[in-house]
Amino acid sequence: MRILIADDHDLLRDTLAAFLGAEGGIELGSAANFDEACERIRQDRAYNLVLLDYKMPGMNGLDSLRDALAMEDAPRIALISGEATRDIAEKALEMGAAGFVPKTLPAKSLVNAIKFMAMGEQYAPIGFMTAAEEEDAPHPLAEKLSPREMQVLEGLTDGKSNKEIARDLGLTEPTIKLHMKTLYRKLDVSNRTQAAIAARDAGLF
Amino acid sequence: MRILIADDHDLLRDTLAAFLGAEGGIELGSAANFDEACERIRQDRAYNLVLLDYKMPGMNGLDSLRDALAMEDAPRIALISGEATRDIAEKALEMGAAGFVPKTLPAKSLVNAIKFMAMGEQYAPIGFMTAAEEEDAPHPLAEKLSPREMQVLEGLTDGKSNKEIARDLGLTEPTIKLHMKTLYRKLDVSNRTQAAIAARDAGLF
DNA sequence: GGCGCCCCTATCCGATCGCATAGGCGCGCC
DNA sequence: GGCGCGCCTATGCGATCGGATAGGGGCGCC
Repeated sequence: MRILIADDHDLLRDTLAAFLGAEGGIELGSAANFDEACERIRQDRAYNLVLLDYKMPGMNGLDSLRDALAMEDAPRIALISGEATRDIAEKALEMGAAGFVPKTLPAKSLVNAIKFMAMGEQYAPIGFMTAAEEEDAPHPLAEKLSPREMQVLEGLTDGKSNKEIARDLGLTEPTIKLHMKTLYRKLDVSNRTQAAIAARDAGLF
Repeated sequence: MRILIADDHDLLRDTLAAFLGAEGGIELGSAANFDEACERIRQDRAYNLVLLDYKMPGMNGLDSLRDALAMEDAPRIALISGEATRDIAEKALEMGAAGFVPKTLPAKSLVNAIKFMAMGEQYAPIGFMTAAEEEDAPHPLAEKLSPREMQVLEGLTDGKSNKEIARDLGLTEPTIKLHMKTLYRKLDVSNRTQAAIAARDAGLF
């Protein structure tokens, strides 16, 4: 079983070499940057699995992954990363990656995952993929809205009329209309229904 | 490595026995129903992994899984199923199962997954978990709405005006208004914004 | 002191909404 | 046949919305 690991951290390469070497029957190649990895792949097409660090010299995120996967006779390629998000992992898998491995994994699990992928399977850590669907984004919208606008938007998503919102907030109707206009501009929509949907999509309320 | 497989289909047990046996170093126990599986687990606590069929005699879905996991000195237990949904798989994993294996998997992948889990990892098929977030629920709302009403509702959730919806569907505005009124009644709401939110909450569009 | 931003109020107007009322056609069911 | 229901159209009207325009007060910042 031949595996290529491309990571600019010597420590990681050494650790993996030690663990995988102990398993026996595994031949490990290494590269310290993206270009070097590509070169090795081109020279030796017999790799069962290639591990690409998501952040290393020459590596341009998912674009580089796509490039690597597009090489002719491309081997199975997995991402390994210390900080990438669930979203990136999912995109990588959709793109055809053999898997996604966070560096937070215990060494033993990491080795198991690598062997699993080298056998032709697709791997991703369960907890990483299912948990934390959203809510990790700090609500890009919420930051742009003033407190009042948030209150008005909340009333809007409840399906209240301007008059009702005004009454609930102790304001007059024209004021609510003003906030509405501002909200439409900030949310880039043109009516209250679209605004309500946009708020919902952003995970608000 | 000792593995117990509990499934009432002899074929599956025989197939797995053949494949796993070919790997070497694997000792396979079997059970044809839930009670028998529990008994074997109690008699022999040395199993690295137990595979429970989601549907077999004595097996009461996730409740039985919970019971099995609650046994003292319980082994690692995974679900295997031919028809269970993503939702069930996720619940099983949250419950502490070692994994979830659909019977639709190729034999080789199935064997790999079993070995992976027996090594202490948690497994679930990637595609099965990420894809098909919803759409499996029969949409209690959708059943109550006529085709036309669904089309109108879709336009509504896009934030379109009655006039726009009418144009898109090749109808006149009064007709759209009529459908709106019917929609409000069926959705138990009183304006279009509430209707849009209700549709979103129901998982529509 | 200007400037920008948030917050509030007000008036006017055209477009739209929500609703009631009215009619017609087609289909399936008892 | 009568009945319900889905589907389409039409008219009218009050309420509401969306937008423009025009104020004023407060606050922080350069």
